[in-house]
Amino acid sequence: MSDFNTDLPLSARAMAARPAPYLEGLNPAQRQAVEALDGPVLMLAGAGTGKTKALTARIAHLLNSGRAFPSQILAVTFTNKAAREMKLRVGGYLGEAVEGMPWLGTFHSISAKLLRRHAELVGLKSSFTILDSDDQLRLLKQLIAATNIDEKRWPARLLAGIIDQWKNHAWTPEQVPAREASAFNNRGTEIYAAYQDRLKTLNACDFGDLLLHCIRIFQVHPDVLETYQTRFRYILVDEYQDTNIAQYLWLRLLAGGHKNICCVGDDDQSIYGWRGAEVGNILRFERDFPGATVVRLEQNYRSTPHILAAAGQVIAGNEGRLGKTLWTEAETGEKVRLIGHWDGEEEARWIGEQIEDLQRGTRGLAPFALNQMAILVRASHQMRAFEDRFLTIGLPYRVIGGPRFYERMEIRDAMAYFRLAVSPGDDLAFERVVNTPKRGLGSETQKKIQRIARVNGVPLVQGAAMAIEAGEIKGKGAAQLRRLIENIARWNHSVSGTFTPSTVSNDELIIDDEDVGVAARVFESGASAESHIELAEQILEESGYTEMWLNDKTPEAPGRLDNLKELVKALESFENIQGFLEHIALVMDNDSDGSVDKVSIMTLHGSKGLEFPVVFLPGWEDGLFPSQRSMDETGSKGLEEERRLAYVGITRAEQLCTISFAANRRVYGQWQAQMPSRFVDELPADHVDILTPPGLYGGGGMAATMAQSSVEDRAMRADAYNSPGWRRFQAAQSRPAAQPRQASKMVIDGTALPVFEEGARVFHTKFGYGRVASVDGDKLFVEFEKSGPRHIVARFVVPADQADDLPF
DNA sequence: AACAGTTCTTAGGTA
DNA sequence: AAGAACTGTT
Repeated sequence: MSDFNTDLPLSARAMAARPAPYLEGLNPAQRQAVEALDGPVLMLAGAGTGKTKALTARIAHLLNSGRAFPSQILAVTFTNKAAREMKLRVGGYLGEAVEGMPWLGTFHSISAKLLRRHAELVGLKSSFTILDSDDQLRLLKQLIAATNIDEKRWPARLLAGIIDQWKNHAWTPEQVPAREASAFNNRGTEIYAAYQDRLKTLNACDFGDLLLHCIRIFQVHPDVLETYQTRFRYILVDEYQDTNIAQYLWLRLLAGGHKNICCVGDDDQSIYGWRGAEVGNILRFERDFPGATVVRLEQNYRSTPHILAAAGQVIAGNEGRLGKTLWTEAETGEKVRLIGHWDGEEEARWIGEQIEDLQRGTRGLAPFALNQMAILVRASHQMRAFEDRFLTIGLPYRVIGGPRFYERMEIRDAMAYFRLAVSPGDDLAFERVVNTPKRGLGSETQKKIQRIARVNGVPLVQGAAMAIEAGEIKGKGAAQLRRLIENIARWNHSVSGTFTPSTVSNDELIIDDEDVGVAARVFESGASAESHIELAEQILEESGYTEMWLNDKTPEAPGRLDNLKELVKALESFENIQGFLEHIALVMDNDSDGSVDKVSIMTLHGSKGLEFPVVFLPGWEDGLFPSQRSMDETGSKGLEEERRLAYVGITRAEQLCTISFAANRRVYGQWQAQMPSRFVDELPADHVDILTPPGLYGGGGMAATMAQSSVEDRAMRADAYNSPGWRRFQAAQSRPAAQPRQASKMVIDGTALPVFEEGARVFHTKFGYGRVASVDGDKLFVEFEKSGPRHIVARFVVPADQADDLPF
């Protein structure tokens, strides 16, 4: 643990050169948060209150005051983007002298780093691979198949989700509580245990394991824990409201000694409950860490008063908050704008026009660049309408947080080849690409290979070789398979040759002595003229993978080839392939070029931490936002989380925030009448402008009604939209006009649904006639005459006597 | 084993 | 509506 020697000159120099530039321009609260260095600190930082500024200033202060060297600060974020930004800003405070903070990163990347050092303590080798969700799913499918469970009724996806949640709670298979025993057809824990065994055999772990293994190591080996408790003299955690139980335990163990832990967060922005985040962590902080200093950052530097008021009113509907009141010195500015549209397409059209207007600088506001505008949607499928429209009118846009670069099929395939080159025994990689490109090795052949490998207790490649020798695989397939096996062996040899230990330029991969030691053990250096980049190209070439896409005539093929080129290019910043594999598994996200002027389209979740002068929030309709699923799953808890999402959305806006909803939207390919979101009702009338879109055709919709009611009386309008009755009225208004437009397809009516009572005879398009056995809200339990008893959502059935009226 | 055509499922967010 | 999963045919 040689952290001390290298860093010393830095802080000395920084201290002498600049007294404390990072303290300048901090408000009193921020300053308090920065200067309370010792002991537990909770920084409750509302949206736009200069949280990152305070956090980075705190790091600078720790370094500058001589309390810690860069390597003695553990700073944890959730996203790589946040980690990168913090690095950049800390560097900015202290000048280039900062070599970087080796322990600033995401929970996952830091855990991976720790785990590589101590892998053997949990029965792994330090060269373990990190599974992506594809691998994980494939593995689970195999395990499910081995248990005689019907995979249709119990899909691997579901199990993956369950295991994920268990890991979020830091439960090993033995620790899963008894009340969970019924999970996955009573076999959940059993398969979970089998899965963990399998991972160990494969020398692999999934994302959750990165943390769990670390926790386990800390718990079982107090000496190791103590090493790190001593090393990390100060701990900082960003977005604390998003931590799950495993992360909480991880932190508590590491902070256990000195308790110099500073957690930053905002309970009002906790939006990841669905993936295991525990708001309770932040609500409980003062009990977990007695004597904690609690600092509230409430002065907002981002948004206008109207925007803050709207956000504040909405979030006030939640209970159990720690409570903050944002205030600002900013000028009044524009009110939040609210507008309803006929349908989703029109909403997209209108927003497109607005963006063009704002770009030109109408409305008395200064012109905005496209980069300054964003559309934040609840669900990613909403993005489509905007993409379609913007393509039509030629408006440049960028989708943020779509499928990540490394999640694309071609990248995963290429990565699987690289993984095979690095470790030929990587069975999951082998399975992925044995028959990609097509080598005439179908499922039957693959089963043979698996059987032989299992019987002999060897990896699949070796099993494949044995299968050929034993004459179990013949003909074309055998020849192709033989070539693949030879290729893998040769690539593997080359990989060893291209490894050259030296300083890595990329700061994600700072290699200290220990790391080099590990790497050197894994890769004996040998002479080879090839660079790892040439090797990568060679692998893609010789495997036939590039050729496969060259011969592919689908429109996506060129794009995929481009991606492969990009992948190879990305290798340039690494010294070797295996370092690259680590990076891509954990760190790489596709930050598309921010230099080009484009409108951003992203999900509300993806927008957290960002800000834009102009923000559009479309699709505020009940069922979509708040999402029905969220409310179904966790009831009022879910609704509160949705409300926080609304709060996050509104507070992204600096100057202009526009909320909209549509009366009709296509859901699962079917038109549905929509009701404005209940959050629309929660907006404060005094801070909202209701817009009437010019040229809204038809005139029967709710927008037209708003126009008519625009009759001089603002209060009346406000009152109108602010009452629950208003939205019913509007929904009702829009309906008659909806039918003719979609003459062939019936618009399923939101409010005029027949109310079903027990015993009623009903008809369903697919299941035929049946009798309602019980009613639970809009869910019916129907005993169908032909297809037996089923749970059905009421809107899918009609009274039996109306069966003829169905248009399908 | 590969392909084409068909049916079924899916449409919350993510490291 | 779109993609995945499945079926039957060559």
